[in-house]
Amino acid sequence: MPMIKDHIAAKIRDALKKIGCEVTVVEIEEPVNRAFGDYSTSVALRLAKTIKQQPLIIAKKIAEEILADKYIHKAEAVKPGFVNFWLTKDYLLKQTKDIVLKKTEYGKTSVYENKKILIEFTDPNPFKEFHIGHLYSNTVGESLARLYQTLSADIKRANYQGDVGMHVAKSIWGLKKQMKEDGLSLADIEKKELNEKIKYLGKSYALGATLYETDQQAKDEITQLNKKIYDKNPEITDIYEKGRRWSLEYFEKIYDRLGMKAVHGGKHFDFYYFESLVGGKGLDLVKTFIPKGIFEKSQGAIIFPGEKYGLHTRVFINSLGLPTYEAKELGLAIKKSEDFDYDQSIVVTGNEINGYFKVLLKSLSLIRPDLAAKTVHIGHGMVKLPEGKMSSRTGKIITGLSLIEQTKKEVMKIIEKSKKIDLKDRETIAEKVTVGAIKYSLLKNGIGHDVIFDMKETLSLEGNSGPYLQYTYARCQSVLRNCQLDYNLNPDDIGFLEAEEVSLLRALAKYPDTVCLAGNNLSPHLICNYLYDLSQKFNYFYQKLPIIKTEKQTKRLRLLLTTATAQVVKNGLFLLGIETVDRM
RNA sequence: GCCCUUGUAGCUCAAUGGAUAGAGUAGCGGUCUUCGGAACCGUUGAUGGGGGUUCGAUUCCCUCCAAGGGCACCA
Repeated sequence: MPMIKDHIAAKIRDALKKIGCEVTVVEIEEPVNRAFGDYSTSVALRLAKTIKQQPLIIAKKIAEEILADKYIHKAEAVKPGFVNFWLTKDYLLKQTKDIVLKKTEYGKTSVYENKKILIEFTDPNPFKEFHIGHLYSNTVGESLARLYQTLSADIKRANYQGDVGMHVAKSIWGLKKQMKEDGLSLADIEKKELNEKIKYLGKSYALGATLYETDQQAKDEITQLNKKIYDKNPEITDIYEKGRRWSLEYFEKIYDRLGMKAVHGGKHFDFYYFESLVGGKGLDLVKTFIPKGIFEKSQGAIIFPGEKYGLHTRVFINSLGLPTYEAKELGLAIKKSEDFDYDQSIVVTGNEINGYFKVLLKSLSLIRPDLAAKTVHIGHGMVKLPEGKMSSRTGKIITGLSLIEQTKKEVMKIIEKSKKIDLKDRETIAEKVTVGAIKYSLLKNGIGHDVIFDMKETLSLEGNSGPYLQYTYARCQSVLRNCQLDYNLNPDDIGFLEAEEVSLLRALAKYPDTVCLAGNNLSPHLICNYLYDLSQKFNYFYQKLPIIKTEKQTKRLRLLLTTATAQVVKNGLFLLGIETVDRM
């Protein structure tokens, strides 16, 4: 069955053709108000001027045409020139049965078949904390990856990490100073728990970063240290390698908790890129394009004169001859294309570097126009605390792990009261609900805007939240636990449908369209909106109508609705990177 | 100063240029001898100001006001 919207759009094109109007795109809307049908279209209004006819007359002709379709049971032309139409009970039931048969496959389409897409996200830096900004990037990136996979794209995940650069110099400098003050050796720290090591690193970074700004001698030493790191000076090899390893191990543990699937050997991304490896490539690349006039020397540095293109100038190679983030990123772009012959390369980062990325893409378009054309940058909002922006320099941050632990505490409080859960299952359930609560609170808003991270809001497990959806699923499971579902439901046996049943049927049928829309617009929050709406409808239905204690045919239908709802909630939550639980 | 983004209910957010601007939360009032109350129902409450384009504007354009981010060797 073609997607119903496309199917009806084709019918409308036919109708328009008959009155001598050829159009390629017909927009089908989903009216919020139920009185305006399952779907509606305003093409008549849009075209009235061009074809010089009364909109209502065009609308009537369209309505006549689609009414003839077997999936439509009512179509009407109204007021200024809208056409509203309703799907048949037959279609809705067929679609719902389809959900139960296809299970996790329901919602999959071939929109991006044979498309290779590389998506870079998370990008935490070794030697620095993994804070809730990284958690956000990871959540968004993973969700987009899953969305595209559901649309049949060949997806590879990439993680780009800054293992060289000023922040590393600041950290190592701070680490050395800190160890000296505490009278600890590197071996002493190595003995600590991973979490403790990471905390120590975080403190070291804060120390280095603060003194870099306030102490000239520290600043000079850090700058020198930065050079040593690039040069792989043996003096610092040991401390560098250890610190880097601690961080990377720690990051993998977080990905695991967040529910990313391990791809190989405990690693969760297909490609890991390090600044230390792409830096040289970027450096060479920039140098070869100086003679061609793309980059220029200025005040001892190599810059890209962005003003020429209505942007701003940025330094690509600093006066010490080291590549800045900009040059490294150019090297990265080339490296990615060598590793994976992608059709599209998506880069997910914080939106504070939107301006910088424009400059970068401009420079890339002059060097490798083919790659620049295939690259999309998504700047997600910054995660802010109610008090303002986070800063790992001042230590005013919420780490990913502390957020998880704090949320989990709240979840546990509720679970401990529940008599439905065995003691041994508490831990796993709490973990899944916790991750669900956090991810959902990050994804339910549009990607571009900043997220004011209110702990109280995230910890709230009621209303429009991840746990609400997980609860809906568990509730369905509870009903279904001891009931056999009978698939042989004949539409003719279903007489009168209750309003609550109809609204559920309609909502269920809209899932595949929603997935496409969310994928095309890079908008996981559309999935959130949809799932919340579906769950509300189910819970209302549940409240009003008995499912099990009712006569045979009705029970069949209601069990089908319950099964289908559970399946769609599960499939949708998967797209958000959230797992379901049978009991909670 | 220049560039970008954002102003919707007390707060946090929705609304492919469509019809009566939706939710959550907070407040107030209800639902429970029923399949899971992390639930359900009702109620109070909003498009920053001013122009313009359009049959129709929260959405597009201009302007003013306000907030945030970026603007040369950090990422």
